Amino acid sequence: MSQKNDVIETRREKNQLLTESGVALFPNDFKVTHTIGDIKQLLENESGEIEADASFSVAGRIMAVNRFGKSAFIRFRDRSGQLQAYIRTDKVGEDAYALFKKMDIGDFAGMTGTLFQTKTGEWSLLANSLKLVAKATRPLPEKFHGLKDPEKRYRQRYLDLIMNADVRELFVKRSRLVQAIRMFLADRDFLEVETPMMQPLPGGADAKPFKTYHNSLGMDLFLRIAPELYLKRLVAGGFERVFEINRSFRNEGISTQHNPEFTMLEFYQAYATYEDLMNLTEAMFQSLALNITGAMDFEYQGEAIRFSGTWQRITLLESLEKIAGVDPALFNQKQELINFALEKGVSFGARDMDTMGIGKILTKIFDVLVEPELIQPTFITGYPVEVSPLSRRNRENPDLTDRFELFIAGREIANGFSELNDPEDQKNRFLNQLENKEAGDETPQIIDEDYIRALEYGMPPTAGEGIGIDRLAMLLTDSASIRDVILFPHMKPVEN
RNA sequence: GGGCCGUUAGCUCAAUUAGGCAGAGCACCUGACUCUUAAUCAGUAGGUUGAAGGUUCGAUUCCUUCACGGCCCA
Repeated sequence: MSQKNDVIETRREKNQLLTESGVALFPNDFKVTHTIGDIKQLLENESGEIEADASFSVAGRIMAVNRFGKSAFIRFRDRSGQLQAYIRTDKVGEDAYALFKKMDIGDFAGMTGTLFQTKTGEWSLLANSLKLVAKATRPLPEKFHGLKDPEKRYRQRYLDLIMNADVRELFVKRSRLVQAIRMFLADRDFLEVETPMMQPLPGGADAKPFKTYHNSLGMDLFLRIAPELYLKRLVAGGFERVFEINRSFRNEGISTQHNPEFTMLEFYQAYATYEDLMNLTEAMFQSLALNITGAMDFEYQGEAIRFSGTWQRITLLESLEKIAGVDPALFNQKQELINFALEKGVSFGARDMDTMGIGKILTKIFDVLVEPELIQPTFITGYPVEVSPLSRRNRENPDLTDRFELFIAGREIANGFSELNDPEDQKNRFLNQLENKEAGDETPQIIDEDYIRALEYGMPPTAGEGIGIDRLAMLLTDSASIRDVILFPHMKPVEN
């Protein structure tokens, strides 16, 4: 396990010496009076009037040291920023300076001192006392090139955060994004709730679940693939506006767009329709972009993305005709559709061609030929019932549903619809789904009867939506990979 | 699952033309230095070249398998 390393070995020996001479390596009695941010703010507001003897106790991680025999400059950092300190033997005393000489880059130091300006005019802390606050036994990566190896950055994110300021900044943005979503919805009277992540029946989406087992209940449980069915139970229960921001889990491939656990926002609003939600989504995304990127228009991976203005809304069929070049005459000709798709390079599994209905074929063609083209925010509406088992039927065309998906930068970002609240129709759709389920599937071949029962008690007309928070965070932080916006993306363990 | 690329000192990278003693910068260690900020100067040390096998007198380099990762595709 522990790899032999001279630097680490040297530091262990040093730790031993420090301990023997009575220095605590990990004390917890240093009291901080100011953060570096406090000091910077003070300097900005009243640098001319700082009292020469005003005392500041600051702690942080030492990031760089320049030694000059009996004095040294160090740069150290806390959560709010970085500051320079000047350590002089004649200020801190021989003993403290001797201790300081034994300290390393990466250690946490606590210093009390006054503020002064160096010859170059940089405000710095002149330490009157210095104390070791926490010892680092391992060396930090190099100060100039930092840590670049992506594998190490993902596996040891703490190192990534220590060394790469932009990474730290990115995750602050992600946190602010989630906070902003909460405020946006809370302002509109939505109630934040938490529903089961371990479910006896994984529902609300079409995906492979993770399976687990509860010992004392003696039953299988599944990590949820979506919170949808529980949130709608709550709408039936009288919480007319609810939302949840939390993890869902899908036991599928990992890629730059997929992590096995990912964060979803789902929200439900009674007496609203999918059209209301498109409006709401536009407003939400515009305010989020403004909040996080500072503008409604921004760049993603070299492409200009415009959140400002009204977003395009077109139906699935229109998009197939205009963007994929499908002749509308083919829309109800299954075999000719398949032929067209094959010609265009869309591939189907051999069995798929038999089991897929026209709705599935149309959406498959859409996925391959249209989706990548939708760079600017675009709502696609009018999804077939066949691929929308939880959506309300369109009044004019009962083969279609009142549903939209939102695409930005060639990716699906959101999915929303007027909810199906007719328990009988819902039950039949579940039954149809069951018939088409793959044999050998590990998911139970059972219908969520309690959800049907909830609908039978009556659920007000409602619209609901799910938004992939990781993908939204990618967009707003210009990240190419989902792993760059997840603190601890899943990786295979390495054997030593 | 497939294709391409990568894995060398704590970190960032060289060294593979056509196989011939594995190197640098920073970090570490020793010494000098009380205004540096990629500090400077002098010196020392640091390696199972991802793993296993093969070819060869000799492999970081060529071949095979495997592990992990990155990008692209499904």
